[in-house]
Amino acid sequence: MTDSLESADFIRDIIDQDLKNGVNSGRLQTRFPPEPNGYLHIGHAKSICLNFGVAAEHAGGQCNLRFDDTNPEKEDVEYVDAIQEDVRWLGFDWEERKYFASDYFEPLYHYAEELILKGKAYVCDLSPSAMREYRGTLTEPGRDSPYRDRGVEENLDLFRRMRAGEFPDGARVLRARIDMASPNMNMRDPALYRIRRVEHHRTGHAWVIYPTYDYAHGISDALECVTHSLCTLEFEDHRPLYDWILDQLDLPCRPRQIEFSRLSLEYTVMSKRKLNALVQSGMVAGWDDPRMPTISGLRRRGYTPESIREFCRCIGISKSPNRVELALLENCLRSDLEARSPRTMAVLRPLKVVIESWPEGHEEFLTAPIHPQNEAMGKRTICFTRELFIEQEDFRETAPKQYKRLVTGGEVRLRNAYVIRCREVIQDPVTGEIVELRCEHDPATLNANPVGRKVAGVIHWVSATRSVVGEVRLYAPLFTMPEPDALKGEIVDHVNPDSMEIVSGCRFEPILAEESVALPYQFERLGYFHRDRDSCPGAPVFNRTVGLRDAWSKIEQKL
RNA sequence: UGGGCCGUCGCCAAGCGGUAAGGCCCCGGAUUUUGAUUCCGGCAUCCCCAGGUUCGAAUCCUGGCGGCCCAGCCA
Repeated sequence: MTDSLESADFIRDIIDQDLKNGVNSGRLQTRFPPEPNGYLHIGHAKSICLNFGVAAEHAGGQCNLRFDDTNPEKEDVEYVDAIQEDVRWLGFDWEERKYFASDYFEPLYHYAEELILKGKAYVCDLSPSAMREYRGTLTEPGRDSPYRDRGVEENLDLFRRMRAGEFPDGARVLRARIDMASPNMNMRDPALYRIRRVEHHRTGHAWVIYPTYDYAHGISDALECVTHSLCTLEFEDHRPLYDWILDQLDLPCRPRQIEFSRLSLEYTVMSKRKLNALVQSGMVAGWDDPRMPTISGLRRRGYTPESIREFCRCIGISKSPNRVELALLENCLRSDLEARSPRTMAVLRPLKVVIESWPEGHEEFLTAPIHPQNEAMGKRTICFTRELFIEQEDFRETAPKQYKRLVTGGEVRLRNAYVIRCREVIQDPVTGEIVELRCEHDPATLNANPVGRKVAGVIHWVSATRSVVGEVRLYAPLFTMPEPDALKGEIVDHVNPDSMEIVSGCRFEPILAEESVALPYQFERLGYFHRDRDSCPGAPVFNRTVGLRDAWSKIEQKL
């Protein structure tokens, strides 16, 4: 499928080059480093596919899973469990290499003392607001902290007492001693350690000081012998700091940070802060709400790991700002689902049809392919009876000539069954609503075309007596504007109120009521559907993962 | 107005001095008991703009323009 001969992206080019040049003895080690402060989303999938993917493409290449858990205030075990489930579900395996930045708290601490000993770090007593003032602005240099020239002994003593819990939260920080006049804000003596009396989900109360991302990340990479540390563009400015820290210390390996642009997708948001706000507000049913761009949401919606991986392959890796169209994601989804989904018929909004030419009580069992393009998937049996249901929108009393479905007096093919003709329309005498169609069937049209005339339309149906009732949930994007990130105010206020439509009283082929149903199904002419966990015995609930391409809606719009 | 990065078709994205890949979308048409699938065909004389170098530039140089990121003891 993928042509391995052509260059894939600039990161793979760099890696190939490094490997060829024997950098790090020709080893390839990557890592996927989520912070356990939320659920993974499809943007993370891009990073996961890159990190695990590139490792898998090279003999001996490995990718670690490392939780970047340096900020206990926001982190939780719920997230570490969910993240592991999602990575595994996507099809990747970290084997025994599951690590936590918190595993390195002790060595991290000792490297910090080393920095102090070398005069490269100092304890600063400035308050957060004072530190901000001293930092300067984008256009003006900062000023040295009055604590910048503390002696090594004093720094060491103070830092040890920070660890020992002698000072209140926020009273002091350990800072790198770099350059307060640097045009790069990250180099203006960034904080390395802060005092925070918060229970950590893994180390409990063992620590009252916690390292910052900038300090911990590079060292964690080096300790794991990571060769290529791939991250998103916003860390580009941090790379000089990443390199600075590694340069000061004697570490087992020298990782290289390379940045790529993060994924943006139309009609959704990707920041964990905003996703969290949606969850907390109750606007969505949770992190795994089928409308969410989270891995768990996509999974519940019915996306397959294969389709997400294919999507990540399609979007590529670059440094350009991007906002990918939903159509691309849906294309990857449909092409996977098309190939693997068994076919079935379901009627979402039933309209009763009585076949007057069919004997009362008579049942005929017809066979239909499970997949018209793949005979190997076998056949299924469907039951034809006198009373049927068709889709309300598949009948019109009058219609433009392009309309190929059932009209008054007209004929249509019932999929996998007979051609029928509509003889009479029964309406509710009060409301005028169409409640029933009286039709007749042509017995000669089973598995055969009618003679002397053409029947263009084919519609789906279900037996009124041999079908089960259930619910279907239809989804639309969470936001109606392609770039919700650009919106002002609370993201929660912009949620599309019509992003979920619940349709009850739907009719399914009986197989769909079975609890063993785990596959994605194609409901013919309607789309791909996935059984939701809200299903009850005998009362199935299906999520529409994605609809089929719909040429008719385009034709209709032009009429 | 400091620093970093980016700018190739509506959306992604190859291209690395030799005369614009591919995918998605879109538009035609064929096949079709899913208006689905599949299949054919079309879709950038032009690469943010302007100069320059060169036999030759999207690719090199110069100067503009536009966009994104950075002033957390978040990651």
